[in-house]
Amino acid sequence: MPHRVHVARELAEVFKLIAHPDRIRLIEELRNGECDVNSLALRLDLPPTRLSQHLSLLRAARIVEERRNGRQHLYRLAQPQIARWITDGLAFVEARAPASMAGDLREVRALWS
Amino acid sequence: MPHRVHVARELAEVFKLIAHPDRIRLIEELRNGECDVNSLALRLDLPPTRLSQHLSLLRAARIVEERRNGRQHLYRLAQPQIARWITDGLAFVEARAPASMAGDLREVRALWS
DNA sequence: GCATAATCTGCAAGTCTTTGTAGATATGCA
DNA sequence: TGCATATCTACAAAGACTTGCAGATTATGC
Repeated sequence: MPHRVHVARELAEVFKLIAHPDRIRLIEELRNGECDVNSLALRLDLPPTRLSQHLSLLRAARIVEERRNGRQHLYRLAQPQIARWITDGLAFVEARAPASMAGDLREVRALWS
Repeated sequence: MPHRVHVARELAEVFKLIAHPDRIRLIEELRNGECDVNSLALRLDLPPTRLSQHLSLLRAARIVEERRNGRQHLYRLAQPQIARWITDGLAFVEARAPASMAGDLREVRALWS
């Protein structure tokens, strides 16, 4: 029993780290490959500081990896399959979302794949 | 762009709902089929009130469904595939977990499949 | 009807998360 | 060196989540 509890705790940590709209978009954006903080901030339309804070969390959890090129910090997914796993979760959004979201879901599924 | 933001928000909600050790164990337990609150509380070693609160969240999000049989409330997964999707996330625990967890992970993977 | 069993809901305290602001660090270049 | 750029970290306020407890609800069987 303690095994299950321990593993469930770790797994919950991973879910918690992903459970933020900015971080989900961030991870899906990194699917397109390595990118620096400022470009990400522009693409996601978020304040760079906020993005940096998100990246710092994901970095600590080894969900993303960092490498420096001059004064830029380039980030990439440590395990690119995570992006796919996250979009697989859309199946469970469908069930609870109002029918009005079906169109958005189709569009986003196309973008994130 | 607003599509992505909207969908990311919904998806983050789903992640947030799952991001709790009790709720993860609960969902994996329901893989074994419909069960009432008290039995679940015993199997998971949690106070029934707490379990009921978790179930109430998952029910509102249509992750579980309820049916009554006398005074018992029987719960089941609305979409049983969610249990499998959750355990797929173990791949991303492995990367950040210390090597000492490898054994636990193997055991739990066997239990939850 | 009443006592009991199974579960739910509302509330309050403690804790954790998010986010902006301000200031710190590191790099490149004149 | 001195200044600009890119990013990071620290901190505090606001908000959200978790949990136990007390009391409400619903169903059963006498």
